[in-house]
Amino acid sequence: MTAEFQIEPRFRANQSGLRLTHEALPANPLSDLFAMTGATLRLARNEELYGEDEPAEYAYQVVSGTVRTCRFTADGQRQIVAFHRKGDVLGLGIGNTHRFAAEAVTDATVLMVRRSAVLAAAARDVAVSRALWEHAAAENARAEEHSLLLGRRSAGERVASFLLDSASRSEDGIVELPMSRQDIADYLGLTIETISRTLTQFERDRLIRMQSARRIGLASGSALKQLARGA
Amino acid sequence: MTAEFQIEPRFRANQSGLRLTHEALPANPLSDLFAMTGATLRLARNEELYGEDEPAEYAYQVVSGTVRTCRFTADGQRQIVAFHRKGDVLGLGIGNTHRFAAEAVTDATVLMVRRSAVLAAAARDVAVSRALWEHAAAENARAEEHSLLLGRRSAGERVASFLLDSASRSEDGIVELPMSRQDIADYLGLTIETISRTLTQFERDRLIRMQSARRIGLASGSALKQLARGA
DNA sequence: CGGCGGCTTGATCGGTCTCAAGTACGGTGG
DNA sequence: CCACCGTACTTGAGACCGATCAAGCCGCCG
Repeated sequence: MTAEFQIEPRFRANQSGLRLTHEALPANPLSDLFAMTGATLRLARNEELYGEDEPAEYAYQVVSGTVRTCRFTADGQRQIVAFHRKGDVLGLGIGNTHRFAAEAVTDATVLMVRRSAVLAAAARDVAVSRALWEHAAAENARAEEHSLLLGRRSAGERVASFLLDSASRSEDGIVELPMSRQDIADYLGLTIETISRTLTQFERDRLIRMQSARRIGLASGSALKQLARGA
Repeated sequence: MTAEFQIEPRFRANQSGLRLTHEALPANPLSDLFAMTGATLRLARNEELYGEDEPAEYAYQVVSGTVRTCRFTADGQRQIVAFHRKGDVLGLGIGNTHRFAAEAVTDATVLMVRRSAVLAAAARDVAVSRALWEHAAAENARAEEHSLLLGRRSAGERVASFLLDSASRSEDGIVELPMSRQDIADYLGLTIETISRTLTQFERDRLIRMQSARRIGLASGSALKQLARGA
């Protein structure tokens, strides 16, 4: 929640440059740009990466941890637009200001690159330009699916979808949730109590097994899928 | 924190240029491509332009009328993702199939161009490539605003936002709605009855004046804006 | 002028929110 | 290692908003 984040001391080129050895990020021109020219920035849990309507000088790629983009409404409610995980790029819209705030859900590490550098690279290199388009189109698809999820679907359907989406990133059937119930609620357009009750109900119905609040085993993926589809 | 989302996102990319006149479509490489190489296609009201999961061979630009993109859920509910009006381009996502169906809300005319031709032009010409990115980014902004609208906002807030968004396309304070109440309901994640009741309430509160069901005068734009923000 | 689709209005129901306690957990210091 | 604390999560009771079910009404086009 700090107002200003300090870029100066950490803002030196990441000259390790080549590949993070373990678990490489998918190779594409955009990721390459970050890997080669990005400066590393560390964020503490709940620290703000940038604020809403702030001039958009940099774009970011998540290296570790989870980042949320969100907006606050007049009446103080928070709505979460998206969660960004390893490899995800954020801050790359059109317009000169960020349309949402970005905050660290957990301690996180991101790479930062000047947006002008990205645009310059795109103007020079069609491959970068295409990667930029693909990134925007993928973001768009994600946003559209999210808006479909919020339009007239029950709490059960939303939570089931969320769990399945989270599960799609893990190998086994165990979902690690880096975010709080409040984060989930603000993402799904529900309240914290409803999230909690719905998960409890899922457990009663043997659809999931909660090893802890943030560690959930999917006992019946197919039943969840059915639920998510609005059966 | 001003009513940023009332600015029609696709107009942003156009702000450098002149004001849209009644006739002219915004001048940009993508529109040029449609204007020069597009074939004209006429659609009757409710006619399908393409279906969900259909191979995506063409992209389209609306010349006249209104087109909706939508999806049908397992339980038969329809959810409308977006309304597309004159100048809007649809069918240009990544992936080989259309992720939604597209149908004519009113009788409509569209231009169609092969997606492969668009991609080829983008690979050749950086200006086209950039236009493609800007289109995707603008669509993304629109989708994100839509998902924010659907997350935990009251019926009044949703309808007020919808009216203001519609009004942003007309000079005077008169909104012409090309779509039915059912269309609006499926777009806002509400029922047809709730739309109707909310509009009636707005009229009672002297926020709007319904000249007919599809022709609505905004009597107090500022009060509506306040409502839309979640006052 | 008659019929039909689209819109409005009314009564009731149900799901989710709200308010209010309780409980488990992770972290910290003794 | 344990006691403590604060935060996060769960659970309960009741209220409220929008959905549902059910008529009516309007306007449009034949």
